[in-house]
Amino acid sequence: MALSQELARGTVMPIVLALLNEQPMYGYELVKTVNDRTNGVLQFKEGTLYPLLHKMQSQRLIKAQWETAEDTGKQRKYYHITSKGEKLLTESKTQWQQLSEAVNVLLALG
Amino acid sequence: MALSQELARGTVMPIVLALLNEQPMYGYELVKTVNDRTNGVLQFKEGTLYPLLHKMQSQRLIKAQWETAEDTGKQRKYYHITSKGEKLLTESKTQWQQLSEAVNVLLALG
DNA sequence: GTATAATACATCGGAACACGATGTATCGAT
DNA sequence: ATCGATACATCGTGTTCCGATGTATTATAC
Repeated sequence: MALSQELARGTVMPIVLALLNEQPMYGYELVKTVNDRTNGVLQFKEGTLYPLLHKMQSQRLIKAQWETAEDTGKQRKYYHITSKGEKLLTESKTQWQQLSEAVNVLLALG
Repeated sequence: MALSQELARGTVMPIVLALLNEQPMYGYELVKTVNDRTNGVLQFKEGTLYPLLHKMQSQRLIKAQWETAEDTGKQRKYYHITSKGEKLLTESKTQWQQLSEAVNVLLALG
């Protein structure tokens, strides 16, 4: 996860929900997007993401759909968020804000 | 940890370091202090904290000292931070800020 | 043209962390 | 005399994440 510590634990699912809330994406795309947007601070691993996507699918937070890329002809599994996933995303955002505030106070960061 | 999710994983050690950097404290006091200062958003559990304190002591991040409370006469194990702990605290704060920034971007929270 | 890197999916075992349950002991309040 | 709070502790379990490993295709480099 690039951060040497295990600080980022628990953030993966909320981040996946947030990205899929913007637009449907496939797994490999999620990995690259997170890496790009955070300048490598967060780096999803495939060994983390693929099992998580399957789990989220079984929990009906997301749905999957195979598509063939127009350019490359490769098979891609696109995921899109469900209404149940949207609800969890909203809750997760609130929880993250609460956690963030609490940790900032305790670490004396304002 | 009060937050229903496992979002707060990895924050316990940095928080302990930050509090002990203010002043020496004993375990039970750390539990109550975190609960108070975050209005219950974060709640350290004794089953989490005591083993962690032992581990941090073995890593020479903190040192322990038994003292007898003047008021109650109870035995309390006071922990204070070491210079090695201070260094880790500095790094942990930076890591937290990086993580916080990255997650805020991805969750579209500014 | 053939090797290598990138794309794109997947599984599995292990490690780290946090927690609930449980235990001991003391002290103050009811 | 009982109960809750204080104050320490251990241990097994569950969750999450990761590295290693595997398959297959496509684009790039030599």
